[in-house]
Amino acid sequence: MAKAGLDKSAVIAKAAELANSGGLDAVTLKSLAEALGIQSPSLYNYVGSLAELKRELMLYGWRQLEERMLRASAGVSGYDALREMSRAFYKYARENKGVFDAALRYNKFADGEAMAVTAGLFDVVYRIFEGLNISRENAEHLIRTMRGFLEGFSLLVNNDAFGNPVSVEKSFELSLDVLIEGMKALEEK
Amino acid sequence: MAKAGLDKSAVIAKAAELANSGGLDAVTLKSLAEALGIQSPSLYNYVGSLAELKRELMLYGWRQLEERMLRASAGVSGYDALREMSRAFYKYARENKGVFDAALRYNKFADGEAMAVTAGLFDVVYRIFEGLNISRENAEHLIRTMRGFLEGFSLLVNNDAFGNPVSVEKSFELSLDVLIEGMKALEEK
DNA sequence: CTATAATACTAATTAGATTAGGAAAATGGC
DNA sequence: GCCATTTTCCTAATCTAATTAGTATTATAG
Repeated sequence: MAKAGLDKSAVIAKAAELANSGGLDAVTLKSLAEALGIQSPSLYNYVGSLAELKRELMLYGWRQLEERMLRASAGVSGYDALREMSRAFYKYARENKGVFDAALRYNKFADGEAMAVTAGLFDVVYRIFEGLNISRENAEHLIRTMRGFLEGFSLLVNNDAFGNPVSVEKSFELSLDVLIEGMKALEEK
Repeated sequence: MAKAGLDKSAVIAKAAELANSGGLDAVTLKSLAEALGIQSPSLYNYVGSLAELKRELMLYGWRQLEERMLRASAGVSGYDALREMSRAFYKYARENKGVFDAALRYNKFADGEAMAVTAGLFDVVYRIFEGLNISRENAEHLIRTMRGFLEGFSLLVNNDAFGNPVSVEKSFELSLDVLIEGMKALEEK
Protein backbone atom coordinates (compact mmCIF):
# COMPACT_ATOMS: atom_id res chain seq x y z
CA MET A 1 0.00 0.00 0.00
CA ALA A 2 1.56 3.21 -1.14
CA LYS A 3 1.62 5.80 1.55
CA ALA A 4 -0.71 8.68 1.15
CA GLY A 5 1.87 11.20 2.29
CA LEU A 6 -0.43 12.84 4.78
CA ASP A 7 0.26 14.85 7.84
CA LYS A 8 -1.87 16.22 10.60
CA SER A 9 -2.52 19.58 9.00
CA ALA A 10 -3.60 17.97 5.74
CA VAL A 11 -6.04 15.83 7.67
CA ILE A 12 -7.50 18.82 9.48
CA ALA A 13 -7.71 20.78 6.25
CA LYS A 14 -9.65 18.01 4.58
CA ALA A 15 -11.95 17.78 7.60
CA ALA A 16 -12.54 21.51 7.28
CA GLU A 17 -13.43 21.03 3.65
CA LEU A 18 -15.93 18.34 4.51
CA ALA A 19 -17.42 20.42 7.31
CA ASN A 20 -17.88 23.42 5.07
CA SER A 21 -19.46 21.50 2.26
CA GLY A 22 -21.67 19.10 4.15
CA GLY A 23 -21.99 20.48 7.65
CA LEU A 24 -20.10 19.56 10.78
CA ASP A 25 -22.09 16.39 11.27
CA ALA A 26 -20.88 15.16 7.91
CA VAL A 27 -17.41 14.93 9.40
CA THR A 28 -17.01 11.37 10.59
CA LEU A 29 -13.85 9.32 10.72
CA LYS A 30 -15.37 7.19 8.03
CA SER A 31 -16.17 10.00 5.61
CA LEU A 32 -12.89 11.73 6.30
CA ALA A 33 -10.87 8.57 5.72
CA GLU A 34 -12.70 7.98 2.49
CA ALA A 35 -12.07 11.55 1.34
CA LEU A 36 -8.39 11.05 2.04
CA GLY A 37 -8.21 7.67 0.38
CA ILE A 38 -7.30 5.71 3.49
CA GLN A 39 -9.08 3.43 5.95
CA SER A 40 -10.59 5.01 9.01
CA PRO A 41 -8.37 3.32 11.61
CA SER A 42 -5.38 4.90 9.87
CA LEU A 43 -6.62 8.29 10.99
CA TYR A 44 -5.53 7.42 14.49
CA ASN A 45 -2.02 8.11 13.33
CA TYR A 46 -2.99 11.78 13.17
CA VAL A 47 -5.70 12.35 15.74
CA GLY A 48 -6.57 10.66 18.97
CA SER A 49 -10.31 10.48 18.42
CA LEU A 50 -13.21 12.03 16.61
CA ALA A 51 -13.70 14.42 19.50
CA GLU A 52 -10.11 15.56 19.24
CA LEU A 53 -10.50 16.07 15.53
CA LYS A 54 -13.43 18.39 16.10
CA ARG A 55 -11.49 20.25 18.70
CA GLU A 56 -8.69 20.70 16.16
CA LEU A 57 -11.24 22.03 13.76
CA MET A 58 -12.30 24.54 16.38
CA LEU A 59 -8.71 25.71 16.84
CA TYR A 60 -8.23 25.81 13.09
CA GLY A 61 -11.26 28.07 12.79
CA TRP A 62 -10.13 30.49 15.46
CA ARG A 63 -6.67 30.69 13.94
CA GLN A 64 -8.09 31.53 10.57
CA LEU A 65 -10.48 34.03 12.08
CA GLU A 66 -7.66 35.76 13.86
CA GLU A 67 -5.69 36.01 10.67
CA ARG A 68 -8.64 37.47 8.76
CA MET A 69 -9.54 39.93 11.45
CA LEU A 70 -5.99 41.06 11.87
CA ARG A 71 -5.64 41.62 8.17
CA ALA A 72 -8.95 43.44 7.98
CA SER A 73 -8.10 45.91 10.68
CA ALA A 74 -4.60 46.66 9.47
CA GLY A 75 -4.13 50.28 8.63
CA VAL A 76 -7.53 51.30 9.93
CA SER A 77 -8.30 52.78 13.29
CA GLY A 78 -11.12 53.84 15.53
CA TYR A 79 -14.64 52.68 14.82
CA ASP A 80 -13.71 51.95 11.23
CA ALA A 81 -11.35 49.30 12.48
CA LEU A 82 -14.13 47.82 14.55
CA ARG A 83 -16.37 47.76 11.52
CA GLU A 84 -13.80 46.17 9.28
CA MET A 85 -12.97 43.58 11.83
CA SER A 86 -16.62 42.73 12.32
CA ARG A 87 -17.17 42.37 8.61
CA ALA A 88 -14.20 40.07 8.35
CA PHE A 89 -15.60 37.92 11.13
CA TYR A 90 -19.00 37.73 9.55
CA LYS A 91 -17.57 37.04 6.12
CA TYR A 92 -15.46 34.20 7.42
CA ALA A 93 -18.44 32.70 9.20
CA ARG A 94 -20.54 32.88 6.06
CA GLU A 95 -17.88 31.34 3.87
CA ASN A 96 -16.87 28.61 6.28
CA LYS A 97 -20.07 27.40 7.83
CA GLY A 98 -18.84 24.07 9.04
CA VAL A 99 -15.61 25.28 10.56
CA PHE A 100 -17.36 28.24 12.11
CA ASP A 101 -19.89 25.90 13.61
CA ALA A 102 -17.08 23.91 15.16
CA ALA A 103 -15.44 27.09 16.42
CA LEU A 104 -18.65 28.10 18.18
CA ARG A 105 -19.59 24.75 19.50
CA TYR A 106 -16.32 24.09 21.17
CA ASN A 107 -15.73 27.67 22.15
CA LYS A 108 -14.81 27.10 25.74
CA PHE A 109 -11.99 28.38 27.87
CA ALA A 110 -11.18 24.87 28.86
CA ASP A 111 -7.46 24.62 28.47
CA GLY A 112 -4.24 26.39 27.71
CA GLU A 113 -4.09 25.67 24.03
CA ALA A 114 -7.55 27.06 23.36
CA MET A 115 -6.71 30.15 25.34
CA ALA A 116 -3.47 30.62 23.49
CA VAL A 117 -5.25 30.56 20.18
CA THR A 118 -7.77 33.20 21.11
CA ALA A 119 -5.26 35.30 23.02
CA GLY A 120 -3.83 36.72 19.84
CA LEU A 121 -7.26 37.58 18.66
CA PHE A 122 -7.97 39.42 21.86
CA ASP A 123 -4.80 41.44 21.52
CA VAL A 124 -6.07 42.77 18.25
CA VAL A 125 -9.46 43.60 19.65
CA TYR A 126 -8.10 45.26 22.76
CA ARG A 127 -5.83 47.41 20.66
CA ILE A 128 -8.75 48.60 18.61
CA PHE A 129 -10.75 49.43 21.69
CA GLU A 130 -7.86 51.40 23.09
CA GLY A 131 -8.26 53.78 20.20
CA LEU A 132 -11.93 54.22 20.92
CA ASN A 133 -12.00 56.56 23.85
CA ILE A 134 -13.61 53.88 25.95
CA SER A 135 -12.60 53.09 29.49
CA ARG A 136 -10.78 49.86 30.05
CA GLU A 137 -13.58 48.53 32.19
CA ASN A 138 -16.26 49.32 29.66
CA ALA A 139 -14.12 47.90 26.89
CA GLU A 140 -14.18 44.58 28.69
CA HIS A 141 -17.97 44.59 28.61
CA LEU A 142 -18.36 45.98 25.13
CA ILE A 143 -16.08 43.38 23.64
CA ARG A 144 -18.49 40.85 25.02
CA THR A 145 -21.37 42.72 23.46
CA MET A 146 -19.65 42.57 20.11
CA ARG A 147 -18.73 38.93 20.47
CA GLY A 148 -22.28 38.07 21.38
CA PHE A 149 -23.72 39.91 18.44
CA LEU A 150 -21.20 38.68 15.89
CA GLU A 151 -21.41 35.06 16.88
CA GLY A 152 -25.16 35.03 17.29
CA PHE A 153 -25.93 36.92 14.11
CA SER A 154 -23.59 34.75 12.06
CA LEU A 155 -25.07 31.61 13.51
CA LEU A 156 -28.57 32.77 12.70
CA VAL A 157 -27.69 33.59 9.12
CA ASN A 158 -25.87 30.30 8.65
CA ASN A 159 -28.95 28.49 9.93
CA ASP A 160 -31.26 30.38 7.61
CA ALA A 161 -33.08 31.46 10.72
CA PHE A 162 -34.17 34.79 9.31
CA GLY A 163 -37.31 33.73 7.55
CA ASN A 164 -38.31 36.84 5.69
CA PRO A 165 -36.79 38.28 2.57
CA VAL A 166 -35.45 41.51 4.06
CA SER A 167 -31.78 41.91 3.23
CA VAL A 168 -29.51 40.24 5.73
CA GLU A 169 -26.52 42.31 4.68
CA LYS A 170 -28.39 45.47 5.44
CA SER A 171 -29.39 44.08 8.82
CA PHE A 172 -25.76 43.43 9.57
CA GLU A 173 -24.62 46.91 8.62
CA LEU A 174 -27.45 48.54 10.51
CA SER A 175 -26.59 46.43 13.53
CA LEU A 176 -23.05 47.73 13.42
CA ASP A 177 -24.44 51.28 13.25
CA VAL A 178 -26.59 50.63 16.29
CA LEU A 179 -23.80 49.09 18.28
CA ILE A 180 -21.35 51.83 17.47
CA GLU A 181 -23.82 54.63 18.12
CA GLY A 182 -24.70 52.96 21.37
CA MET A 183 -21.07 52.82 22.43
CA LYS A 184 -20.57 56.44 21.61
CA ALA A 185 -23.66 57.42 23.54
CA LEU A 186 -22.34 55.49 26.50
CA GLU A 187 -19.14 57.48 26.58
CA GLU A 188 -20.94 60.77 26.40
CA LYS A 189 -22.80 60.15 29.60
CA MET B 1 -44.25 -5.87 32.16
CA ALA B 2 -46.08 -3.14 33.94
CA LYS B 3 -46.64 -0.17 31.71
CA ALA B 4 -44.81 2.96 32.50
CA GLY B 5 -47.76 5.18 31.72
CA LEU B 6 -45.80 7.52 29.52
CA ASP B 7 -46.83 9.85 26.80
CA LYS B 8 -44.95 11.91 24.30
CA SER B 9 -44.79 15.04 26.39
CA ALA B 10 -43.44 13.13 29.39
CA VAL B 11 -40.74 11.70 27.16
CA ILE B 12 -39.77 15.12 25.83
CA ALA B 13 -39.79 16.57 29.33
CA LYS B 14 -37.42 13.89 30.56
CA ALA B 15 -35.18 14.47 27.55
CA ALA B 16 -35.15 18.16 28.46
CA GLU B 17 -34.12 17.26 31.98
CA LEU B 18 -31.26 15.12 30.71
CA ALA B 19 -30.15 17.81 28.29
CA ASN B 20 -30.11 20.46 30.98
CA SER B 21 -28.21 18.38 33.46
CA GLY B 22 -25.70 16.64 31.23
CA GLY B 23 -25.65 18.60 27.99
CA LEU B 24 -27.43 17.91 24.75
CA ASP B 25 -25.00 15.18 23.79
CA ALA B 26 -25.97 13.27 26.90
CA VAL B 27 -29.39 12.75 25.37
CA THR B 28 -29.26 9.39 23.63
CA LEU B 29 -32.10 6.97 23.17
CA LYS B 30 -30.23 4.70 25.49
CA SER B 31 -29.81 7.19 28.33
CA LEU B 32 -33.33 8.50 27.90
CA ALA B 33 -34.85 5.03 27.99
CA GLU B 34 -32.89 4.24 31.09
CA ALA B 35 -34.01 7.44 32.78
CA LEU B 36 -37.59 6.52 31.98
CA GLY B 37 -37.26 2.93 33.11
CA ILE B 38 -37.92 1.36 29.73
CA GLN B 39 -35.88 -0.21 26.95
CA SER B 40 -34.65 2.02 24.17
CA PRO B 41 -36.67 0.42 21.34
CA SER B 42 -39.83 1.29 23.28
CA LEU B 43 -39.11 4.94 22.70
CA TYR B 44 -40.11 4.48 19.10
CA ASN B 45 -43.68 4.46 20.34
CA TYR B 46 -43.26 8.15 21.08
CA VAL B 47 -40.72 9.51 18.64
CA GLY B 48 -39.68 8.47 15.19
CA SER B 49 -35.95 8.76 15.73
CA LEU B 50 -33.26 10.42 17.77
CA ALA B 51 -33.16 13.27 15.28
CA GLU B 52 -36.87 13.82 15.70
CA LEU B 53 -36.51 13.81 19.46
CA LYS B 54 -33.95 16.60 19.26
CA ARG B 55 -36.21 18.52 16.97
CA GLU B 56 -38.98 18.17 19.52
CA LEU B 57 -36.60 19.46 22.13
CA MET B 58 -35.98 22.49 19.94
CA LEU B 59 -39.70 23.16 19.63
CA TYR B 60 -40.14 22.61 23.35
CA GLY B 61 -37.48 25.22 24.03
CA TRP B 62 -39.00 27.82 21.74
CA ARG B 63 -42.42 27.26 23.24
CA GLN B 64 -41.09 27.78 26.72
CA LEU B 65 -39.13 30.81 25.63
CA GLU B 66 -42.19 32.35 24.12
CA GLU B 67 -44.14 31.81 27.29
CA ARG B 68 -41.41 33.37 29.44
CA MET B 69 -40.93 36.33 27.16
CA LEU B 70 -44.63 36.95 26.88
CA ARG B 71 -44.99 36.88 30.63
CA ALA B 72 -41.99 39.13 31.11
CA SER B 73 -43.24 41.83 28.82
CA ALA B 74 -46.80 41.85 30.09
CA GLY B 75 -47.80 45.20 31.48
CA VAL B 76 -44.60 46.89 30.39
CA SER B 77 -44.09 48.97 27.30
CA GLY B 78 -41.48 50.78 25.28
CA TYR B 79 -37.83 50.05 25.88
CA ASP B 80 -38.60 48.64 29.29
CA ALA B 81 -40.55 45.90 27.61
CA LEU B 82 -37.60 45.19 25.37
CA ARG B 83 -35.33 45.01 28.38
CA GLU B 84 -37.61 42.71 30.32
CA MET B 85 -38.07 40.45 27.39
CA SER B 86 -34.35 40.25 26.80
CA ARG B 87 -33.71 39.42 30.42
CA ALA B 88 -36.31 36.68 30.29
CA PHE B 89 -34.63 35.22 27.23
CA TYR B 90 -31.21 35.29 28.81
CA LYS B 91 -32.49 33.87 32.07
CA TYR B 92 -34.16 30.99 30.32
CA ALA B 93 -31.01 30.25 28.35
CA ARG B 94 -28.94 30.24 31.52
CA GLU B 95 -31.29 28.00 33.42
CA ASN B 96 -31.91 25.56 30.60
CA LYS B 97 -28.59 25.10 28.90
CA GLY B 98 -29.33 21.84 27.17
CA VAL B 99 -32.72 22.80 25.83
CA PHE B 100 -31.45 26.19 24.78
CA ASP B 101 -28.62 24.52 22.95
CA ALA B 102 -31.13 22.39 21.09
CA ALA B 103 -33.24 25.44 20.34
CA LEU B 104 -30.24 27.19 18.78
CA ARG B 105 -28.83 24.28 16.96
CA TYR B 106 -32.00 23.40 15.18
CA ASN B 107 -33.12 26.96 14.75
CA LYS B 108 -33.98 26.83 11.10
CA PHE B 109 -36.98 27.99 9.18
CA ALA B 110 -37.26 24.59 7.67
CA ASP B 111 -40.89 23.70 7.97
CA GLY B 112 -44.35 24.83 8.93
CA GLU B 113 -44.35 23.56 12.48
CA ALA B 114 -41.12 25.32 13.40
CA MET B 115 -42.42 28.52 11.89
CA ALA B 116 -45.70 28.21 13.76
CA VAL B 117 -43.89 27.91 17.04
CA THR B 118 -41.80 31.02 16.56
CA ALA B 119 -44.63 32.98 14.96
CA GLY B 120 -46.22 33.65 18.32
CA LEU B 121 -42.91 34.81 19.65
CA PHE B 122 -42.52 37.22 16.79
CA ASP B 123 -45.95 38.66 17.39
CA VAL B 124 -44.86 39.64 20.86
CA VAL B 125 -41.65 41.17 19.62
CA TYR B 126 -43.27 43.07 16.79
CA ARG B 127 -45.83 44.50 19.17
CA ILE B 128 -43.09 45.78 21.43
CA PHE B 129 -41.26 47.36 18.53
CA GLU B 130 -44.43 49.07 17.41
CA GLY B 131 -44.38 51.01 20.64
CA LEU B 132 -40.81 52.11 20.05
CA ASN B 133 -41.14 54.87 17.51
CA ILE B 134 -39.17 52.79 15.03
CA SER B 135 -40.10 52.41 11.40
CA ARG B 136 -41.41 49.06 10.33
CA GLU B 137 -38.47 48.52 8.05
CA ASN B 138 -35.90 49.32 10.69
CA ALA B 139 -37.77 47.17 13.19
CA GLU B 140 -37.22 44.21 10.91
CA HIS B 141 -33.48 44.78 11.03
CA LEU B 142 -33.26 45.66 14.69
CA ILE B 143 -35.11 42.56 15.73
CA ARG B 144 -32.37 40.66 14.00
CA THR B 145 -29.78 42.67 15.87
CA MET B 146 -31.42 41.75 19.14
CA ARG B 147 -31.78 38.11 18.21
CA GLY B 148 -28.18 37.94 17.22
CA PHE B 149 -26.98 39.50 20.41
CA LEU B 150 -29.25 37.53 22.72
CA GLU B 151 -28.50 34.18 21.19
CA GLY B 152 -24.81 34.79 20.82
CA PHE B 153 -24.29 36.24 24.26
CA SER B 154 -26.26 33.45 25.91
CA LEU B 155 -24.34 30.83 24.01
CA LEU B 156 -21.05 32.36 25.03
CA VAL B 157 -22.00 32.48 28.68
CA ASN B 158 -23.30 28.92 28.60
CA ASN B 159 -20.00 27.81 27.09
CA ASP B 160 -17.98 29.65 29.71
CA ALA B 161 -16.38 31.45 26.84
CA PHE B 162 -15.79 34.65 28.76
CA GLY B 163 -12.52 33.82 30.36
CA ASN B 164 -11.96 36.68 32.71
CA PRO B 165 -13.67 37.40 35.99
CA VAL B 166 -15.48 40.59 35.00
CA SER B 167 -19.15 40.33 35.86
CA VAL B 168 -21.16 38.74 33.09
CA GLU B 169 -24.41 40.14 34.41
CA LYS B 170 -23.05 43.63 34.17
CA SER B 171 -21.89 42.95 30.64
CA PHE B 172 -25.39 41.87 29.76
CA GLU B 173 -27.02 44.96 31.20
CA LEU B 174 -24.50 47.28 29.62
CA SER B 175 -25.06 45.56 26.32
CA LEU B 176 -28.76 46.28 26.57
CA ASP B 177 -27.91 49.91 27.31
CA VAL B 178 -25.72 50.09 24.25
CA LEU B 179 -28.27 48.46 22.00
CA ILE B 180 -31.09 50.64 23.19
CA GLU B 181 -29.09 53.86 23.02
CA GLY B 182 -28.00 52.85 19.56
CA MET B 183 -31.57 52.33 18.44
CA LYS B 184 -32.60 55.68 19.80
CA ALA B 185 -29.72 57.39 18.06
CA LEU B 186 -30.77 55.76 14.84
CA GLU B 187 -34.23 57.25 15.03
CA GLU B 188 -32.94 60.69 15.73
CA LYS B 189 -31.08 60.86 12.49
C1' DC C 1 22.39 -1.80 4.69
C1' DT C 2 20.10 -2.51 8.95
C1' DA C 3 17.38 -0.78 13.15
C1' DT C 4 13.73 2.05 14.23
C1' DA C 5 9.94 4.68 13.61
C1' DA C 6 5.99 5.98 11.01
C1' DT C 7 2.12 4.77 8.18
C1' DA C 8 -1.19 1.84 6.65
C1' DC C 9 -3.72 -2.32 6.68
C1' DT C 10 -7.29 -6.09 8.18
C1' DA C 11 -9.88 -8.16 11.83
C1' DA C 12 -12.34 -7.73 15.97
C1' DT C 13 -14.88 -5.16 19.61
C1' DT C 14 -18.06 -1.87 21.36
C1' DA C 15 -21.82 1.50 21.68
C1' DG C 16 -25.85 3.16 20.09
C1' DA C 17 -29.74 3.56 16.69
C1' DT C 18 -32.96 1.16 14.48
C1' DT C 19 -36.00 -2.78 12.76
C1' DA C 20 -38.68 -7.10 13.29
C1' DG C 21 -41.72 -9.77 15.52
C1' DG C 22 -44.33 -10.98 19.43
C1' DA C 23 -46.55 -10.66 24.32
C1' DA C 24 -49.20 -8.18 27.74
C1' DA C 25 -52.05 -4.40 29.16
C1' DA C 26 -55.50 -0.99 28.29
C1' DT C 27 -59.71 0.47 25.90
C1' DG C 28 -64.11 0.70 23.35
C1' DG C 29 -68.27 -1.40 22.02
C1' DC C 30 -71.46 -4.64 23.20
C1' DG D 1 -68.30 -8.67 32.29
C1' DC D 2 -66.27 -10.11 27.60
C1' DC D 3 -63.99 -9.87 23.19
C1' DA D 4 -61.47 -7.28 19.41
C1' DT D 5 -58.40 -3.81 18.66
C1' DT D 6 -54.96 -0.89 19.71
C1' DT D 7 -51.19 0.58 22.41
C1' DT D 8 -47.16 -0.19 24.97
C1' DC D 9 -43.50 -2.77 25.92
C1' DC D 10 -40.29 -6.48 25.36
C1' DT D 11 -36.32 -9.44 23.37
C1' DA D 12 -33.56 -10.59 19.46
C1' DA D 13 -31.28 -9.14 15.52
C1' DT D 14 -29.18 -5.76 12.27
C1' DC D 15 -26.46 -1.80 10.97
C1' DT D 16 -23.26 2.04 11.22
C1' DA D 17 -19.50 4.26 13.03
C1' DA D 18 -15.76 4.61 16.57
C1' DT D 19 -12.22 2.46 18.47
C1' DT D 20 -8.62 -1.19 19.66
C1' DA D 21 -5.36 -4.93 18.58
C1' DG D 22 -2.12 -6.79 15.99
C1' DT D 23 0.66 -6.89 11.77
C1' DA D 24 2.96 -5.64 7.42
C1' DT D 25 5.25 -2.32 4.71
C1' DT D 26 7.60 1.94 3.71
C1' DA D 27 10.78 5.68 5.11
C1' DT D 28 14.55 7.35 7.46
C1' DA D 29 18.69 7.73 10.48
C1' DG D 30 22.85 6.21 11.20
